[in-house]
Amino acid sequence: MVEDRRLAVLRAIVEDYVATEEPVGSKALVERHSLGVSPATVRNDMAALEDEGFIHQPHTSAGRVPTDKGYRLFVDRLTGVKPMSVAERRAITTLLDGAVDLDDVVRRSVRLLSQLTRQVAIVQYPTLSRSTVRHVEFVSLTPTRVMLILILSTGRVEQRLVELGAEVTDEQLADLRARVNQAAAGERIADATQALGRLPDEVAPETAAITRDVVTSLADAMSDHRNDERVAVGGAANLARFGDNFDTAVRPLLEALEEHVVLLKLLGEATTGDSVTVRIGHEGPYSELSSTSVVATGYGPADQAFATLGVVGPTRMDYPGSMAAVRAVARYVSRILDEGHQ
Amino acid sequence: MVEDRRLAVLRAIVEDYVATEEPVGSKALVERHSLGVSPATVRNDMAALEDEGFIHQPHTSAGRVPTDKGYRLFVDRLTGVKPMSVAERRAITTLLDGAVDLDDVVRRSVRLLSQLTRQVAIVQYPTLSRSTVRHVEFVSLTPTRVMLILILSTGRVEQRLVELGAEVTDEQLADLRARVNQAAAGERIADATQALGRLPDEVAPETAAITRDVVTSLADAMSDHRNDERVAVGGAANLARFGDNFDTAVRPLLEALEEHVVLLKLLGEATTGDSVTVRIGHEGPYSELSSTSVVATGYGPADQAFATLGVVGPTRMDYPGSMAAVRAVARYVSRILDEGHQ
DNA sequence: CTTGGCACTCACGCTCAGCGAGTGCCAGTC
DNA sequence: GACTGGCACTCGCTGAGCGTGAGTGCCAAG
Repeated sequence: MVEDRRLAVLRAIVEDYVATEEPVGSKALVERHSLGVSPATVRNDMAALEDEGFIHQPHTSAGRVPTDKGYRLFVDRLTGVKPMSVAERRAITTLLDGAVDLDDVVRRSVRLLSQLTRQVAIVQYPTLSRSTVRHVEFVSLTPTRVMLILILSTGRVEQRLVELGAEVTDEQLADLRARVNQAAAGERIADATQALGRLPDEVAPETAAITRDVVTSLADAMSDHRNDERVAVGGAANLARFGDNFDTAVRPLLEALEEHVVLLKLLGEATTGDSVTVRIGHEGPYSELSSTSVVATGYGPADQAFATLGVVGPTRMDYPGSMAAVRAVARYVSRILDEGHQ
Repeated sequence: MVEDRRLAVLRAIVEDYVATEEPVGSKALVERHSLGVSPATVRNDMAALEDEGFIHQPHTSAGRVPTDKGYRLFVDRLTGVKPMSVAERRAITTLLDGAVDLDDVVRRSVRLLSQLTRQVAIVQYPTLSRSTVRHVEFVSLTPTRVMLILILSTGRVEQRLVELGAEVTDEQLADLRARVNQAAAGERIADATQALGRLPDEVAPETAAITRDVVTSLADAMSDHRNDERVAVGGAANLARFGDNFDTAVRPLLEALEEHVVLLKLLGEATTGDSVTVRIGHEGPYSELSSTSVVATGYGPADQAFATLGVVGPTRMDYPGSMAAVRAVARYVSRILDEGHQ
């Protein structure tokens, strides 16, 4: 009973603080929420909550502010994921349906997410490792130069220019194209690399060298994990609304946004499986970012999450709303990747 | 004589103000620069410069600050382009030489430019319009679905999935591939589009419909100017050093960085030909950005500039250094594009 | 034209008092 | 035992007042 009310008080404090950005006092609380008790009672509850470390007083004679621990409890037990409005759902579908390729999907997602949450959005490009090879194309530029085009199931295209040690005829190239595709098409990256590795031994001796060049280059393209480290960032302008503490909050975050590796760590650590995960303030790996929270989730076809997206904002953020937006966008993007490129 | 000294005073004011970020007074000036005259004389010069609108006093009893007009004079007549150090040149070459494709070139350039100038760097992706078609590839996915891959001279690859109204055989496809490439390869976008437009009338009647589908899709891909509107931005963390006036300077710029269209306008208006152009404060098209300057230049193979890059920073920035960095990076990127993809 | 001198201005930083939101505690009530 | 009204107390915020000093403009002399 009493315990329940205390939690209600905590929830009210979090909600009010997020809304007003100012320490919230007992009187304001009972006015804005119908708690059914007097300010004095709320004060008692607040004292208890403070003892337990859920809230904190910036100074005597000020209202209370949630601590990271308080936010944690709020996120874990006091709130569900806020349902998205119809308008928001429609915005998601219409915007994302218009995407023409993988890059476009990522760019649109980032934009969408930052607009929905009014926070900084981060979307990791889908990693290559779990995708499969759809097709390999050969374009002969000169007799000794071939451009390889590797098309993956995610819609990603890698290209490599190969300098061959010897001239190659169109027939040899056509043969090679057929063999390579037979070996690799439909296979996962790892399997395709293996299968391709056996090719040079299977072809006619005079084309073995050329085949080896091509296979090497393809293996390189497939193992190219540059994309793993690529992320798109959007909504940095929302940092402007951080208001105070430019130096302690905005600057470090701005710096982090430049370092994609840092972002990936931030997203990665926050993500387990495909459920929405929240990392609050000091819970994260970077002490400079102790006043920012991360709301992230994995996404990808079916239940094999193979990339991560999320938002970064002040600990004082709208968790239910952000979680809802992150989840909704992740789901929709997953579906698009699923449909477009199975 | 006197006129010369006045300009020397202006130059000294600009340099000191850029270095210290504080209004500079007459006494400090004669101490830091060997002007060979007394503070009183400098004061007279300052009064004259103020009358002419080159400098400005924030308030009585404060030092002087250059006006936009003052910076303009400084840039136009009082400074050359600072030569790059050997270390800087080496940094440019080694970093950019490691780039593997067009995207990578752009990303590296942005990073490089922001590090060299400690400002926000902006690099526009090379536009399609002046590039030529290198090759068109066809990949049959199902009997009625073909993926088109358009490879341009800039190294850019566009892909399009085409749903055909009817089934197509491999022979038809091979024939189409040959015809399309013969018509388009080596041609500029505009010419290629025209040549392709005539194709449906030249092929066998039964493949005319399919040809039309393909040609339409290719024309779409070629006229797709999405890339024209793409820019890469880097070094936003440098905004942190803007110091004061977060709301008046940083916030609007942060917002502008999100709007790539705005950035393009910013860069575009600042650029004529392939010489480095400087746009100072209010000279730009956006009044919100009246305390930021743009240093930009066109770049591209030979003398046909076909994209723009530059930096954006506070009007109080190191113009000679920025101009040097922008010019050096632009030249080097142009050379890379030239070599890699003629 | 330059210079030293001098009176003047005014932003900045400091202190200090008054205000008021908010608290903790206590005695009384249900 | 839990809740409530009352009350004294705390302390950050605000604004006024004041001294300081950097920097100026002007003037008379070199």
